[in-house]
Amino acid sequence: MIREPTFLILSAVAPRPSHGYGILKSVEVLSDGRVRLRPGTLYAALDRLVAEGSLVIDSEQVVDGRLRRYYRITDEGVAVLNESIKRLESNIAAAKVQLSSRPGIEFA
Amino acid sequence: MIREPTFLILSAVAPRPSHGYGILKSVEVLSDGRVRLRPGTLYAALDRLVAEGSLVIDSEQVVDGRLRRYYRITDEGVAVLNESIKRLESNIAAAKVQLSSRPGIEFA
DNA sequence: TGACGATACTCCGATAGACGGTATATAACG
DNA sequence: CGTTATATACCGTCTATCGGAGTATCGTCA
Repeated sequence: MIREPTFLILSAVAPRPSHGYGILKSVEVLSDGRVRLRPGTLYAALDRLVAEGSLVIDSEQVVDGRLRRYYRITDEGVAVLNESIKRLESNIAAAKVQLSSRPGIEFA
Repeated sequence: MIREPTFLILSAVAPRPSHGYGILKSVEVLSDGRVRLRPGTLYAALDRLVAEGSLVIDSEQVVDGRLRRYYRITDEGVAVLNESIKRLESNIAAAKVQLSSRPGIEFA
């Protein structure tokens, strides 16, 4: 099962090719500030997702003397994300049923 | 962030006190067979959740010469599960927005 | 009778993903 | 001129999970 940082990275890249630092900021926004990726987590995840075929390197640009490496999500990456969503939704539904069947209704 | 096996373990124990092996089977049912916990994962997670205060040992019984240790979810455990649900729902909603804003609509 | 599967817990080594931090470099801001 | 923002690279550590072996009882079925 895909973990939270990876889920958010794939989500961040989904609309259009993005570069590492841009993804870092997108993930922060997408998660309402809850997830602040460390550089180590980000670039390791990016390498892994490329190796797994969920992302590909789209292009490399030099902007203001700094390298920007753009990553693009693949059809496989989209499929991974969609399957992950379905699985999470199924788990959530199951958890809600379990919580609602508690005697002392702690579930709101 | 809580991981899938832990999420399902907390969900499994939510309705009523359950023992290790029963939780193992519940998790399999709750996840539609997708998650089959290894004993190592289960009992390590149980120990961890007790140490963290999400579960408590409810009772121990000997049934047919075999020990059964029952775990009960605490209010804190219910809170952890509810917060986890909210967070996952928020991530899913964000991912769906991202996927729907793709040019070539791969999101169904 | 004896093998097998289900029940039930214990223990251990390996792995992968994430954490936390440092390093390097440029540009912009005050 | 120091700090923050931009942007990537690298490294050691940690932790949950994986994968499997071990111990033991009970029921089934040939």
